[in-house]
Amino acid sequence: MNLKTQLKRPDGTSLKIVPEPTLKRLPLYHRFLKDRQAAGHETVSCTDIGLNLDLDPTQVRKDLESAGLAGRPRIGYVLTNLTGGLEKFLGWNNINDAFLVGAGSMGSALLGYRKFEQCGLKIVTAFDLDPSKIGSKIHGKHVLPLAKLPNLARRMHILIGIITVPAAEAQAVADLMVEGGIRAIWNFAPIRLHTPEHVIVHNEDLYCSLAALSQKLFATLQNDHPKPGLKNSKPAATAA
Amino acid sequence: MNLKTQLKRPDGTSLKIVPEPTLKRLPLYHRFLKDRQAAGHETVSCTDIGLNLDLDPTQVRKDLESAGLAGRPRIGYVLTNLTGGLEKFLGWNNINDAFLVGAGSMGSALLGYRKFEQCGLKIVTAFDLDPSKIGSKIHGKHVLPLAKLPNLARRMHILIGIITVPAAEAQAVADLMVEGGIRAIWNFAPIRLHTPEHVIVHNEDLYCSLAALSQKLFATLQNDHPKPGLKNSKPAATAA
DNA sequence: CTTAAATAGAGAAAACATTATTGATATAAA
DNA sequence: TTTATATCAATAATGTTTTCTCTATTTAAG
Repeated sequence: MNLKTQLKRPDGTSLKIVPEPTLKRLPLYHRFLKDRQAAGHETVSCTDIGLNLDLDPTQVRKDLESAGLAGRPRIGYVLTNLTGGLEKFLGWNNINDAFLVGAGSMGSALLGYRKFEQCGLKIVTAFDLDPSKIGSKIHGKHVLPLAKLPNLARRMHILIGIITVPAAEAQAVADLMVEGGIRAIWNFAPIRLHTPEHVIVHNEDLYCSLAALSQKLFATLQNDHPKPGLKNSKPAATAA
Repeated sequence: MNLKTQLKRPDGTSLKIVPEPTLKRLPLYHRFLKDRQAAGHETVSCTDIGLNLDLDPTQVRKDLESAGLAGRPRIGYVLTNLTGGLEKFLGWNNINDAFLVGAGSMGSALLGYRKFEQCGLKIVTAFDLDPSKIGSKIHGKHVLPLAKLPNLARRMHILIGIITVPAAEAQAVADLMVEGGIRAIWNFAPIRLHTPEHVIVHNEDLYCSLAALSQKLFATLQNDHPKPGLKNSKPAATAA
């Protein structure tokens, strides 16, 4: 018997046990499906999705199955069912309010991402320590002093916190968020936070991503132009 | 014999075959090690690293081994060796110049990230389509018309491109980059790009990350407060 | 010389992705 | 109407990658 099936609720929402890679692919499908829908299609096949997203069709099917969606042979999946089902599964119907801390450039950028609301996230307020920022508005959202976060979070039942402060301040901010009852933290600071177990932390460490990219490029270039025996290998392209 | 070891160059740089999860952890180590170094320490143990970064010590050790670093029993790793070795392995010594396309809020934020240069990335110029932006300077960097990208990339031997435009324009931008000889693309647009095989693409899809976070929160909350009236399932089984 | 703390290395286990097979069904042809 | 066929979902099985576990080895300190 399939374990995942066993752990599924009658309404189709699953109980954890959905692999993270799958979770990260679902929004991808959702976006593509919306496009298809806008283009007038009514159904779509896994083959089709896989072809467009450069993914294996059976993987697409498995991912959709994880989200509790089913299709029909020879027809594929009905688009309205799919998009709706994905939104329901991902919790995009009940919009979560969120606090953002760190009204710097990255924070401002996120405050401007209107489309987050389509994904169930509404950043309602920003916080900062810098007096010159406090009281101002960024993309229509107030910037409040950081000290007010815990109380306000409790009063407004905020469950999601976004951290866009420098690494040195991130842990302190996280502590305040935990104090305010926040349950999920989206952390853009290049540091691993220490939090109680019941708090979900997702690290969006751009430096790590960049490093992975540049190392791959570095390795590729060395592979293209092997300089055997030479320790001082220098890529042909970059200035010293 | 271990395959990885076999494929390693004499100078310690490996020939691909370094797992991506490892690659993404290395900068994490680097940062922590720098902190330790600043605090006056001379050596560090895997246990120590693992404890601070919430990682398994043996995993840390294996990651470091992948990067060609070795330690000494009872002593641990010499910090200067480690940080230097990591920088060398990640290619942070030879700084790569990069082009950024899309001078919106996210683009501006990235242009302001000075610390990228410590990771071997220097964003030299920005590009955009918007005439009101073209000619201006953001964080000290010129904004040029997008059409000039391919030629300029070839002339300057730019190998890295960063895409921070809306989804609809991303593919066109990627095509221009490929035309200009760019080999690695850091894509912030919420879309999967189609590129030739020799081009490395890293997707930084914030919507996907967000979705993963919010779904987890959603699932957790449903777990905490199972909907009454709904064929009351017992979630207790999964808690462990 | 013994002990303890750390690395080193091999191997098991788990997670994840891929491939192959089967089964269902709408469409087209007889 | 019946039959064949192509298409697609569903299921099963295999292979690969990544993480975890366990034992051996090294070496500074007592």
